This record gives sequence, structure tokens and C-alpha cells, in this order.
Amino acid sequence: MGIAERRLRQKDQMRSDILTTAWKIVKEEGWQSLSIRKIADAIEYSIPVVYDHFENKEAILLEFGKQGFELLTKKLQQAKKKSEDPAEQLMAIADAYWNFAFKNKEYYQLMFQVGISGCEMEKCIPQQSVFRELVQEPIEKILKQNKKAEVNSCLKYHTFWSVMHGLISIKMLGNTEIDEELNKMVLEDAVSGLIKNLGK
Amino acid sequence: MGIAERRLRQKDQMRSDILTTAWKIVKEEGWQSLSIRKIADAIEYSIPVVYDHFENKEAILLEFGKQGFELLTKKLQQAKKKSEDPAEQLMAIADAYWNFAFKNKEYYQLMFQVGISGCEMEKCIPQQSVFRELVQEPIEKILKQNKKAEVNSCLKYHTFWSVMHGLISIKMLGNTEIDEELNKMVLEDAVSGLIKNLGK
DNA sequence: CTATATTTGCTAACACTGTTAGGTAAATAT
DNA sequence: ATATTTACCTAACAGTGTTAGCAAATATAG
Repeated sequence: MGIAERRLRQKDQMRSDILTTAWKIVKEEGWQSLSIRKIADAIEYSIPVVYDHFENKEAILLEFGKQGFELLTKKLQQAKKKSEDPAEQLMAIADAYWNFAFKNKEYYQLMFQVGISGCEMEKCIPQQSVFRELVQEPIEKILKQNKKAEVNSCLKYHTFWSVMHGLISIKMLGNTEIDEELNKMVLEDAVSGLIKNLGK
Repeated sequence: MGIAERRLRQKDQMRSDILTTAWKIVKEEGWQSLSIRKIADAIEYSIPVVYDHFENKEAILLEFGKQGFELLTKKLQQAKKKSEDPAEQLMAIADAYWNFAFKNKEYYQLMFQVGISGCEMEKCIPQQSVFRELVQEPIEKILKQNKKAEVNSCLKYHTFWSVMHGLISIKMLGNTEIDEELNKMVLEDAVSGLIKNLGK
């Protein structure tokens, strides 16, 4: 019988309406301004209806977090495929990460700019291994190429991510409206410096 | 007459009581958990009394922000004085910055981990020039030593801060409880890499 | 010393948050 | 036609930041 299925479809529709609406609010007013009441108003249902589809507000945020991490993973994997040369791969990954952050500011803030609302984003990082493999493998290749296998690639992996995150965070703080040119240069400078350091 | 003065003293005392109490709450429960009501309860006065001394909650946060930036500035200046060699200066500044962040987690979160409560921390960064001078000067010296005066020291300055901030943020996210050893190594690795890069 | 002015502090409210208990009415199943 | 599940809502609780308005304590002036 199709009734149960229609009900499931309607339930899914409602769930996705909630997410769409929430996303619109975030885009227009920021994460700080997202509230259950605003969502309820916008979908023209009462508040508890939202709670029929999400246990609480954090569950909604985590849903977006999951989406964000999936998108980021995809982008980084695509970037890596562009070349076979490990140094070029690292540069491409850095570039893709950078682009993800600024083309999807809302995602990035939610995923990495802690403290938005006591939301434990760690819960939805895919497997820690995905990013690690993605970056650590080319790093190890470069180290081998340069006969520096003894160097701790785990260390270099952490350094790589930290540098990337720092560059982006500082830019998002946006104290000093630096021009786009300089920003791209800072990225290139820092990452190429890191890569060079692997080989010297 | 001393009456007006006593009143001023009492007013100052109350103000400082509010700050002390607020700081205690933050230390025990975090920034998210700081509220005007809790402060009022703790000082055993009613809510509006708090508003007699601070225009709003943001004003309290900004006060702490100011304190934080002052302390950080002092620590960095002290670190720089420890040596005359610009490379050693940079390393010492990096080290001092790192120590500040983890010995004063609450300050650092407030100052740089945006989004705590729509608080515009930029308002209380001392002069942008202070940090800039502090770091840019040794950078320029190193560049000169190595006859690379054409290199953009402003670029290198931004890279330096971004790297520092990234290292600390990533560690504060604390996904993967890396041991202290590795953390210090990541710092040394990244910063010494940067410094080397100035001289190559 | 009394009367006026000022400062001090409080109660109570408004407009928001997240969240939930409990009831009603409609849709479905028996 | 009756019973049951589902969908949905009203109303509330416990928080948040913030402010208007009033009462009591204190200081100043006559």
C-alpha cells in the first residue's frame, strides 16, 4: 500500500524543507541568528514539528556539518587527482581547501570556527583517516624522493593542516581588509615553503 | 571632601568585583556560560546594578579582551628582548605566543576564536602596529642579512601570524589528543621552516 | 535639623532563546 | 463504526540580554 510510503515521502519532504529554510536563514543572517522559532515560522508550522524531525538544534547543525565535511572531502579528492606529482598534489589540495573555505564560508565557520553554540562538531568528521591519507601520502612520497624517510610525516601532516587553517582563520577574522592578491600570495608562500622544507 | 572620593572608590570596587566574579565563572564554566544573571547572583546584587557599571555584556567581554591584548603584548615584548639575533627573536616570540595561548586559554579563545557571542573583538586590538612592528622588524633584518630585501616582509608577517594561529587553533580544537611533545615539535617545525625560508 | 536633590538598588517586565508536556483533531486501520 | 495511530498545536518552563520605573538610602542646601 502506498499510504505509508507517501507518509515517508512527506516526512522526508518536511525534513528537507526544514534544512532548506535553516540554510536560507544562515546565509542571510549568520549562524548566531538561526533559531528553532524562525525555522518554524518560515515553514509555517509550530515549533514542536521541528523537534519531530530533529532531536534538538545541535542535530540540525551536525547535519550541516556532515554535509560540509562530505563536500570538502569530495573537493580535496578531486584536487588530488589533477596531478601525479606529490608536490603539485599538495599545492592543489591546499588550493581546493582554500577555495572551499571562501566559497562556503558558512560551512567552514560551522566546521572549524568553534564556539558557535556549544556544538560538538567532532562528532561528524568523517573518518579522521580520510584527510590524513589524502595529505600524508604525498608528503611521504616527497620525503622518500629526497631520502628523508626518517622525518616524521605525521608531524608534517599536522603542520600542513595547521598552516592552512591559520591562513584561512586569520583572513576570516578580517581585521585588516587585505586585498585578494596578498591573500593568495600568503597561501602560496606558506604552502610552497612547507613543501620546500620537505625536500631540502 | 572625601565623600565623593569614597563613592568613586566604592564604584571602582564594585566594577572590579563584577570583573573578578565574571572571570571566575568563565574559568569554571567557560565563556558560553557567562551571563549577567550569574554575575548578579554571585556579587549578591540585582541585575540592573551590573548595567550601572557596564553598558552591556559585550562591554564586559571587551574589557577582558583589552586585558588579554595588553598581557599578550607585554609577553611578546619581553620575549623579543631576550636576544639580539633576529631569528632567535622570532623563535622566542613564537614560543611566547604559544605559551600565552595555553596558559591563558580563556583569553585566547575570547581574543581570536570568533563567534563566542557576536562580540566584535577587533574593537580592542591595541594598535595593529604593535604586533606588526614586533614581528616585521626581525623578519626584515633576516631578509637584509641574506640580501633578499626585495621580498615582501608584509607577506612574511602575515604568514608568520597565520601559521601561529593555525597551530594553536588546531590544537585547541583538540580532536586528536596529541601528546605535548608532538605539539611543541609542530611549532618548532613550522616556525623554523618559516625562518629558514626567509634565508634561503 | 529639616527639606530638597541625588544616588543606589530593586522589582517587574519585554522580547528573545531551546525544549517539552499534554491535548485535540484528523487520518488511517480494524 | 470503532479503535488507534499520527500530525499538529497550545502553553508552558527555564534560560538569556536588556530596560523602565519606583522606593529607599544618602548627601547637599537652607
